[in-house]
Amino acid sequence: MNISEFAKEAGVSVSAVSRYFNDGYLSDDKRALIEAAIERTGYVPSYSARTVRSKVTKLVGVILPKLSSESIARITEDIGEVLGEEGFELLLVNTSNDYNREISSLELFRQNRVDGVILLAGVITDLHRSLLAKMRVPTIIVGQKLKGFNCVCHNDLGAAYNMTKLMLDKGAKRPAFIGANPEDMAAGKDRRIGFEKAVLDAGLTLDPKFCEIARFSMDSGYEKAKHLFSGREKPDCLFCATDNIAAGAMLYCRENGIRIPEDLMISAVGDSRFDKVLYVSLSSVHLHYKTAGREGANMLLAEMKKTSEVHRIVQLEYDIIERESTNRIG
Amino acid sequence: MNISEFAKEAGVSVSAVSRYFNDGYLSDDKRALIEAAIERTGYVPSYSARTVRSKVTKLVGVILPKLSSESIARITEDIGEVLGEEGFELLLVNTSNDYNREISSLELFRQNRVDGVILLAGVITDLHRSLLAKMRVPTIIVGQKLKGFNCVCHNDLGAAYNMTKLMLDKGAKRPAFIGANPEDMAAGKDRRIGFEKAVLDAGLTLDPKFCEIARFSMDSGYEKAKHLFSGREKPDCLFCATDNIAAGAMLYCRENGIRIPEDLMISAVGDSRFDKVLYVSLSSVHLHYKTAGREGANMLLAEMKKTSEVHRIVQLEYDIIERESTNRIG
DNA sequence: CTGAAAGCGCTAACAA
DNA sequence: TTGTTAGCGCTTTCAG
Repeated sequence: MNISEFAKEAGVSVSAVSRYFNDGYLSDDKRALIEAAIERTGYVPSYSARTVRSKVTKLVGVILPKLSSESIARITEDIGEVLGEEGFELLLVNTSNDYNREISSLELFRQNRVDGVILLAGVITDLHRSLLAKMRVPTIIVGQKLKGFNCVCHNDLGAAYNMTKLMLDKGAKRPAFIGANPEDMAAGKDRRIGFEKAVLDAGLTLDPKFCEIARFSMDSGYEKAKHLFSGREKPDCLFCATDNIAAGAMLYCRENGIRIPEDLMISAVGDSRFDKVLYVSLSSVHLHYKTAGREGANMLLAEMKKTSEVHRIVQLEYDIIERESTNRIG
Repeated sequence: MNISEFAKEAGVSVSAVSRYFNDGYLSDDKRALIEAAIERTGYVPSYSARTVRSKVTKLVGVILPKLSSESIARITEDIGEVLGEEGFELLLVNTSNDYNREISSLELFRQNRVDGVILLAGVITDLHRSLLAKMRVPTIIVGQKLKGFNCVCHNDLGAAYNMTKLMLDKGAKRPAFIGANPEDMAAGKDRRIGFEKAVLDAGLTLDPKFCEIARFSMDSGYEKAKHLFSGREKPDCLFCATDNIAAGAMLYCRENGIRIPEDLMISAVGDSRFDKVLYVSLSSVHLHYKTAGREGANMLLAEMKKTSEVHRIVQLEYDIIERESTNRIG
């Protein structure tokens, strides 16, 4: 059933029906007639026909690298909540960290199809940048800071710095690091810089043998820990870029009689749900993922309303959660 | 730029352009002209205008209760992958276990807007059932079995039965249970029935004091474990409906000097990533979530192609993963 | 294989 | 406040 059939059924004009669904002027009599007819027929207007004319899709595209990641799922959950309240639906693209899918989704969203885009990015390349600059719809980047764009990000550097410092303050002298892809400015590079700065500020030197780069998985953390402990000299504290990496490293430690925190203090970033049930509870930095999601969604909402061209970068702070894995007397 | 402006720019007719984007008959010359013009102008056809005529949205609605759940994220990830290969995008609705949002999304998807729906359901009520029966687009239910509809589900009963049996075979005599909402037929009811059947088959009796119902969270598992151990008689094995519940229960045990598996064997369902890094690695049943996602997506794809009215229920089997938490000599 | 033309269902401008 | 009508940008007959 289309709008004119329905209008006839209701005994009103098509414009009355259109107005009914679009907050236009309408007398109470007509309103009642229409409501009764909806009850009778179950009529629902067509979204696409509406979009053709009005250019409004009520859809927001969300591009993310991996759904089955606790942090990303949390962010996305809150994005959906905020946007849902304003009547927007989420068009989700999971790129599985596939560069090409990221680019092609950006292409897809660049023109029509959605009213706005939220990009949860890992690695941002020049191609990303040039596509982002050409977007026709408001776009928000969550999790990375990118000059000239609207971003909500975390203080990754500070988080890494202070988590590392906490271990060094407790007397650790041979700090080790298992990081993430350095092309990821936030989780990769900034967390590494934070670690390094803390080490240098403590008057220690960076040992390149004590620095590893892992993928975002437990298995990879395990492998890198194995490599870290293969040399003659052993580290006495370890900072990992993510909880998953740390969990993998801890697994290696358990299997190889390395005691935590006695032989090795260990800490990470993420404050995952499982941190406190690990065989030694894991000290970790809590980043405000849910807030990031809400903030990003609200920023997008604001952008979609006005046509302000002022770009903002919002950086969220963090909380250090101390648990057993760093509990050594200095 | 719209199709007629573009057609002029390319030097071809409007229909030629339409055919280019829809695998219609087209000579190589025209094809080349169009491709060159796309290169020049960056023209992309409008999805909504296409949809108005063709009734095809290339969108699939996915309704789920909670994104930040490892199992649901895994299922959704694979749904997206399979559907993405066929050019479908995912319209995601996270209901946060809110009954009303579930109903209203079903309403939303019932008519237009999407070409198909996948429902990852927890609790299915009569209202769900009646709405599902009225769906105008193909709909697949994942995670629950519902007669008369297309479903992909797990053998929750068998999983619970055999996981429990494994503990009883090792000599446990006082089995306890922390389950989920019994209105959830799969994770709640079937897992409970499986547990109970295993207990009875072993010649033991069910002690109602040893049966608790938790929410899907660690905290809730912790609380229920506390309650379980508050009585005079203590259980010697515990089966939990989910890994999260079990992790919470383990936390309680650690804090209260209950040794696992010596004093209490414990096991669950889900095979979460964190199971093997818990302070005692957790025996759990692996359900094939990724396969469920793929299977559900393929089923939907099939339904969207033909108009077959044959409903199928696919039940996936499981793997029992033994770890330390049940490693007691019988 | 091609192009003209008639809609798809709706919104918005306009006249009443 | 209301109804009429001209499109929105595309697909799909239909006649060539």
